[in-house]
Amino acid sequence: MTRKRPPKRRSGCPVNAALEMLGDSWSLLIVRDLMLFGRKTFREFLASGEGIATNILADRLAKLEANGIVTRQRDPEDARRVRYRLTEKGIALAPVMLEVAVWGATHEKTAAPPESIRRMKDERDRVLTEIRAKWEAEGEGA
Amino acid sequence: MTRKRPPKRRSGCPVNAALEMLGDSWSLLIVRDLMLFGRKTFREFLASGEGIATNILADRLAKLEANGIVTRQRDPEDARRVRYRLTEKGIALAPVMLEVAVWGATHEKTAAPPESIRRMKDERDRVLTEIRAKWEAEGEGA
DNA sequence: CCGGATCCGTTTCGATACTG
DNA sequence: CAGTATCGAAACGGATCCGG
Repeated sequence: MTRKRPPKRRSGCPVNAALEMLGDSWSLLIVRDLMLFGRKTFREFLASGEGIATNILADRLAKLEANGIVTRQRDPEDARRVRYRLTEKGIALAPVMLEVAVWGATHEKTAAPPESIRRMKDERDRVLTEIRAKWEAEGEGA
Repeated sequence: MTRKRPPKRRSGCPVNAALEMLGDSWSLLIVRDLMLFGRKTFREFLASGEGIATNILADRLAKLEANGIVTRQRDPEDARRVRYRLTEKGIALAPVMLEVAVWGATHEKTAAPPESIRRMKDERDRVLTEIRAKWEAEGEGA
C-alpha cells in the first residue's frame, strides 16, 4: 500500500509554468551550453566545468526534448555522435539567459569577461540578434 | 563511516552563479510574490496557489535572506507578524522575472492576462521602472 | 492566530561502474 | 560516444507540534 504523493499543483502563472521546466540547477546550464558556448554533444556538456553526472545529464536532455526545448539527432557522418540543438522555443530563452548572466555577473563573484557582460547590458538587442543569427546559421547544416 | 558527498563544483560562469541560488522550483516564485503580487508575509506566500510546505518555505526564505535577496523584520504594530522585503539585489531580478514571465506566457498554457504580458514585451522599460517605483514606495513605510 | 521547527516516509539526486 | 544500472545520500513534502 504505497501511498502516492499528490501531483504538484499547477497555477496558471507563467512564471510557475516556466519553472516547471527550468526550475532546477541543470536544465538552464545545458541551454546555456547550447546557446552561448556552441556545445552540441553529450560529451561536451559533460566537460562543461560544472561536473554534471551522466545519468542526470541524460535525464535532463530527455526532459528538455520532451518539453520541446531541444531536438536530438544522430550525426549522419558519424553514427556514434548525437547532436543536440535548440528549438525555436529553446532559442526564445535567450533574453532570459542574458538577464540571468547579467544579474549573476553584477551581484556575484564570477569569472565572466567584463566586456561581454557590458555588451549584454548596453547592446542588449544587438547581442540577442547575434545569438539568433548564429543559431540559424548552425541550423543550415542540419 | 558515512561517506559525504563532495561539495558542488563551482564554475566562474555568471549563469551558474545565479543558479546556485535560484535553481530550484520555489525561490523564484517567492521573489515573484514579493515583486509582482505584493505579498509580504509567510502566510501570504503559503497561500500563493502553488502549495509550498511550511518547512520548505521557511528554508527558502532563510536561504534568500542569507544570500542577500530578501530582508526579514517583525512588524512593529503586530509582533506576531513578520514582513519580508526584497533588497536592492532582489529587486534587480526584475528583468529576469519579466523575461521568464514572457517566455512562459508565450510558450506554455497560462492564465496570465494577455494585456499584462503584452506590456512586458512592448513597454519593457516602463514596466521595469514601475516595478522599481512601487518597491521604493513600499520601502518608505518600513 | 503567526511563523516556523520537528518528525518521518517518499522521491530525487548524484557518483561510479558498466553497457551497446 | 552516449548513455543505463545501482545504490547510498540528500532533498522534498505532509502532518503535527511549539513558542510567542
